Parts: sequence; structure tokens; C-alpha cells
Amino acid sequence: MPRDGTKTKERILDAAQTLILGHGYGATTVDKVIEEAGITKGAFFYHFDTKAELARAIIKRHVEADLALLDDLTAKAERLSRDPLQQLLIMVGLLIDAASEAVEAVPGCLIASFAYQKMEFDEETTEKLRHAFLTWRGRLSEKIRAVMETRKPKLPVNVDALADMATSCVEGAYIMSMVYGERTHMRAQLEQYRNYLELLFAET
Amino acid sequence: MPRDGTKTKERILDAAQTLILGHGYGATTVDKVIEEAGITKGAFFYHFDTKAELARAIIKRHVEADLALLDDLTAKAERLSRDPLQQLLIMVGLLIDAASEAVEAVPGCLIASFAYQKMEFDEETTEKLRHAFLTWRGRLSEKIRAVMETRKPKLPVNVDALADMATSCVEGAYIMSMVYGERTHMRAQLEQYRNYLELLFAET
Amino acid sequence: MPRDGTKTKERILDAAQTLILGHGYGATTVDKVIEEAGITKGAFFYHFDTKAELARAIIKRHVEADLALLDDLTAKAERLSRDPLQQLLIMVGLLIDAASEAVEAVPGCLIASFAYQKMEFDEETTEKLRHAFLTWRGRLSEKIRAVMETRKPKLPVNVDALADMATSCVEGAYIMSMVYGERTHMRAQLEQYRNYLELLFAET
Amino acid sequence: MPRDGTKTKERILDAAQTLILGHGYGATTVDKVIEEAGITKGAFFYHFDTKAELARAIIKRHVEADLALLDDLTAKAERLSRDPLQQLLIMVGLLIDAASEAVEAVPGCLIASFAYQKMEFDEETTEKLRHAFLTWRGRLSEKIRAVMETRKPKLPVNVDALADMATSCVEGAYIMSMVYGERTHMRAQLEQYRNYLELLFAET
DNA sequence: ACAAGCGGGACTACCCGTTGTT
DNA sequence: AACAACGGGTAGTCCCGCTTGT
Repeated sequence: MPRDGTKTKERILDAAQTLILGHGYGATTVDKVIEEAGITKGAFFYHFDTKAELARAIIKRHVEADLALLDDLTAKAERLSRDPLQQLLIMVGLLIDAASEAVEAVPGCLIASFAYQKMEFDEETTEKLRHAFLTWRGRLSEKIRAVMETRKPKLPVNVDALADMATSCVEGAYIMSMVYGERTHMRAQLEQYRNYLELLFAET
Repeated sequence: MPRDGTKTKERILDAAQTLILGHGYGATTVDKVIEEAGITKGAFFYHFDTKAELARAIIKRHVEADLALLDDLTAKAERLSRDPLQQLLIMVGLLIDAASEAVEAVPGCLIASFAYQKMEFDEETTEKLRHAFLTWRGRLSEKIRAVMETRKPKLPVNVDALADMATSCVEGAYIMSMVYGERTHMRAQLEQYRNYLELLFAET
Repeated sequence: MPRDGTKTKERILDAAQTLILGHGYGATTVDKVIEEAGITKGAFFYHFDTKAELARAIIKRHVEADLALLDDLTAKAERLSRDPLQQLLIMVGLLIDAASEAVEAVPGCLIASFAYQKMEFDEETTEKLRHAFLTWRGRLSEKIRAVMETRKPKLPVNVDALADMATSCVEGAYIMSMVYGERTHMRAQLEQYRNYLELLFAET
Repeated sequence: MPRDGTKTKERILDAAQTLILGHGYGATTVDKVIEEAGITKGAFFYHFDTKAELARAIIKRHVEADLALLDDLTAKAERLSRDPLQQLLIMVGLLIDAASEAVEAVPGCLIASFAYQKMEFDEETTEKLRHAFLTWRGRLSEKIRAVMETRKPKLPVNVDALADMATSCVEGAYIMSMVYGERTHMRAQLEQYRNYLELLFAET
């Protein structure tokens, strides 16, 4: 087997991701990426024909990891409880830990970053972002609907919006983390979301 | 009498703002701005010494308008009711209308856009973003604290996080608007926020 | 009136033309052109958006000069004699002097150079080359036909091919000039052509 | 036993030759050559150390084939007649057929192509081009001189120029073939040349 | 004999900012 | 207040050729 370039490719993706989250896609130059990754232009353009292809690869990797996390959360929650409300609350709880860890490592969400530069990318890329959001909404909506079969919400519920609120809290927390330079908002915001769900479906 | 350059300056700011929200700051070139604004290089650099100064002017204008809106909301709410909870809910209600209108015009928040490219700007710029967020937090926290002097919340409350949630909902809605290409999320998310406040401070 | 860039543009065209004739279009880099022209990249790309546009401008200028020469030759010949054969021979005679001068200055024909790289250019460019050749053919064919109305050729004549032979001699002379590093072939070849015409339409 | 690389080498030469005649040497990249030949970089640089060596190999092959054709023509003509004028005319006649076939296959002359990019190559390469031209001139001059020992030309003759005219007609025909996109010019131009020779050395 | 991966440099195109002119 | 022309540098892309492996 000839030389294996997988590691190089991964290092390029890591370097680019960090730079894009801090400077934006447009200000992230290939030169900076290769310097950060410790390689040369030859190597870069061997693995990615264009900068745009690098962008595609980055969000592909990110969305896949994001949805893998969602699957993981769902599976764990369903193992830990049989009650739909408990499952929902456990999912949010696990998300609190996972997202808090993530925000420590890299303060910023690639999906939001790409959304704020969407005119630079083709529709296929935006479609990937949409798919990620839709999958989260779908999974949480499912759970909310299951809860509503046994419990009456205290206020009339827009299921999709309620599910989307998880996304809002995560995205809001990311932005505040960057603006304030703190890492506490992810936990704080998602706890508000959990509180809301609890109050909405409280027994009494 | 020299020609009035105010209109030209405003057109530059408008063009740049639209481009930045769609493509990001780095991908927004002076050439594209002047093309969009229908002027020439000479005119641009007469009004702005550098591209960075344009960026500063844009967020300055945006933050000022943002805080003016906040003042407006507060004043109106305080005129409409004397009860702190009612004032809080009215503020959110007015925000729903104002923000929904805004998202129709330009789907995207300049503060978030700059946050996702903060490494491109100096600390002074980030400080302006922080100031905007802090002012909203401060104003809403104030109201929340006023509410809590007469009402006991159903769950223990982190006042700052609860106030920040307005920001989360707005920012989340902006991002989802861009990804989904819809304009409904702003209203939907802020209504969740109002529901949460109502449930938290409900009498019974 | 603001600064006049016409001279700069002309210097770019001159520099590029010389380089292209020696190195070919592909090996003629913008850097070499601007160095030769004594300007900067900014100036170059102000006048020509792309290298391809430079190519278009060069052949446009060349073809126009080429056809202007043809018009000049025709007018002079028609002034100097009323006999079609004399006019034809005078045209070739004047061409001998003009082309010999040209080959002294720049040994090579832009049309041939572009023809040998035609896959690099669009069809519109090739069309311009064709137009130049066709105009020469048309003008000479006209004269040949006029001669044949009064004189019987010694051998059956393919009028177009006979007219094209002027082009063959010029192009052949250019190539041999470059390969041999001599400047004599233009005169020598065109004199053969004139001999051929004389023999073909000789009285006895 | 190692694989036979002769076929690969030949395919590289063929691919490169076609590309050079269409795009020029400078625009003919190794990447395009290997794509056209259906091989990889490794294979290419195994057979040719540098791109320049490829160029040398191409003109070497071309000149050798060209001179082999000349020998073939000469031998055939000398077998078919003992009269110098007949030999000369037969040579041109055979050349008409051979060159017409060649122009069908690949419209363009490598020698001219290299001549129009001669500054890209070393003197040794130009020397090869010169050698090819000189050999044709020598062979035809020889025959012309033999003719002149028995026949008086109708007009004073520059022997070298008359011999070179064969080259002019061939090169001119190639260029016109490319510009017009037709294949008829080779025959038409060389027939003019034959006519000229006939008229020049006609008995009466 | 050939394939994959990579080094480093060169190319076109573009970008930000300045200058001379009105 | 604004425009055409230009200076100098950088960005993305590609190119040639070398290395490592089979």
C-alpha cells in the first residue's frame, strides 16, 4: 500500500474548521490552513481540488458527527427510561453535557457559520444544513408528541417550534459564548429549555 | 456648496450590510460594495478610509438602532401597564412584532455575523457586540427581578440566563430562517419564550 | 480630463505581442508582460480583465492593421496603373517591401501564432483570423479574375488557390525566417510568387 | 520480465503532439498529457525526466519521420524517371498525396509550432528544425540544378528560394487548414507550386 | 513499470488603497 | 464629492517533479 493520506486530509479539515469558526470562510485562506496544518500547497490541492470542495467536506463531516450525536443521545435516553417525558428530559440533559463539552473545545457552530455565509455556497450545501436541523426537529417532535399522548400541556403547544427551541438555545448559547468570551451559556440556556419542558408537562 | 454625501454614505452602508449578511465580511469586497451601491472607488474611500472603518460604522449603526428599539419597547411597555410581569410580557410581545418585521426585511443578525468572524476585528468591535447583548440582558433582568419581588417562580430562576433566553430565541430564529428559507421562526420562537415566562410566574 | 490610459494600454499590447510571437501565448505570463511594459499588475488588470481579453485585443489590433495595409496596397496599385495585371504585380511588389520591413521588426505572424494555439481561444477569435485571410483572398481573387478577362493563363487556374498563395509565401517566409534566423526569405518567397504570376499571364 | 514501456512512451508522445499542435507547448501541461494518454504522473516521469525532454523527443520523432518521407519520395521519383525535371515534378506530385493525407490526420506542422515558441527551447532544438528545412532545400535544389543543366528557365532563378517554396506552400497550407477548418489547401497550394515549376522550365 | 502522495513555486485574477484630475 | 487610472501585494489554483511504495 502506498502512502496513506487520510491523516493529512483530517489535519486539513481540523485546521480549516477552527479557522472558519474564528475568521469566517472568506477570510480563511488556503495559506493559513496549510500553515496551521503544517503541510504544503501541493498536499492541500492534492486532497481538495478547490477551496469550495474543502467547505463541502467540512460541513459533511460536521453534520455526520452532529447526527451521530443525536442518535447516541436518543439511544441512551431510550435505554434509561420508558416514559416519553423522562426520555425527552434525559435527552436534553445529555445534550447539556455534550454541548457544554463541545463549546469548551471550539466556541462556535459550523452550521451557523455557514448559514451566515450561505451566498458563498451552492444550494446543496445549504440543503445539508437544513437536513441537520430537520433531523433534530423530527426526533424531538416525535418525543414531544409521545408525551402529549399521556399528558396535557399547560399551554397550547406548537410542536415543531418547541422542538426547534433546542436549536435556538444551542445557537444562542454559541453566539453569546463568543461575544462574552465565556463558556457557561450553553448549560444555562439548555437548562432554561429543560425547565420550560418540565413546566409545560408538569403533572399538577 | 459641496454635494450632500450623506445619502451616498447610507447607500454604502446598506449595500455592505446586505453583502456581509449573505457572504460574510471576508468575502465582502470593496469592489462588490461599490458595484452594489452604484458608485466608484473614489467615492467609497472618500467616505471610509479603510474597509475596517466601514465595518465599525456598520455595527455602530446596527447597535444604535438595536438599543433604540429596546428603549422604545421598554417605554411602550411601561406606558401600557404598571405590573412588572405584564410589562415583561408586553415587551416580549412587542419584540415579536418588531423582530418578525426585521426578519422579513433582512434575514440575519449583524451581531451574530460579526461574532462568527470576530478574529477579523479588534477588541473594540467585540466590545460593542457585548454592550448590545448586555443592555438587553440588563433591561430584561431588571424586569424579571421586579416580577420576582411579588411572585414566586415555579422553578428556581437564573435571572441572567432567563433574560439571555430572549437573545437565544432571536438568534436561533435568525439562523433557522436562513437555513430553512422561511420567515416564521422568529414569531414561533419568541412565543415559546413568552409561554415559558408565563408558566414560570403563573399565579396558581 | 482624468489621466489618459491609452498609452499604457498600447504598451501592454506591444509587449505582449512580442512575447507571444517568441514564446507562445501559454508561455507568455502576465508578469513578463508587465515587466516588459514597465507597469504593474494593478494597471494591467485595470485595462484587461483577463489574459484572454488581452489576446482578443491583440489580434483585433493586428487584423485591423493588416487589413489597413491591404487597403493601402490596393489603393496605391490602382493609382499607379489601370491594367489589372500591372495592378496585381504592383500589389505584390508593394507587399514585398512592406512585409520585408515587417519581418525585420518582428519575425513572426500573429495570425499563424494564434492558429497554432487555436484551442486556447474561443471561436470568435478564430473567426477574426479567418476574416483576415478571406479578405486578402477576396481582394486578390478580384484582381486575378479581372486579369483573366483580357488574358488567357498558360495553365488552368484555381483562382482562390492562386490568391491564397500570397498568404502561403508570407507565412512560409515568416517560419523560415524564424528557423534560419535570417530576414531574406520574405522577399525571396514573394518574388517567386510574382514570377509565377508573370509566367502564368505572360503575353507570348 | 518488466512490462513493455514502448507502447506507453508512444502513447505519451502521441497525446503530447496532438495537444501541442492545438494549444501550444506552454499550454500543454504534463497533467493534461497524462490524462489524454490515460496514465499517471509516475509513468510519465519514468519515461521522460522533464517536460523539456518530452519536447526534444517529439521533434526528434517528427523530424526523423519527415526526412524518411523525403528519402522515400526521392527514391520513388528516381525509380520512376531518369529526367531531372520529371523527377522533380514527380516528387512534388508524391508530396501532394503524402501531405494531403497528413493534413487529414493532424492539421498542423510541429516544426512551425516549435518555431512559433522557439524562445522556450534551447538552440539545439532550433538546430533540428533548421536541419529538417535544410535537407528539403538541399534535395530539391539538387534536382533544380540538375534541371537547369539541360533547360534554360523562363526567368532568372534563385535556386534556394525556389526549393524553399515547397516549404512555404506546405506551411501556408497547414495554417490555412487550421484557420479555415478545411483540408483542401495542401493539395491546392502544392499544385500551384508544381504549375510554377512547369511554367518555369517549359520547353517552348 | 507504474501508482499515490506531496513539496514548493509560478500563474492568473483580484483586492485594498492611492493619486492625479475635475 | 467623485472618477479613472494605477501601485503593490495576496488569494486560489495549477504545475512540474520528487519520493515512497508495490
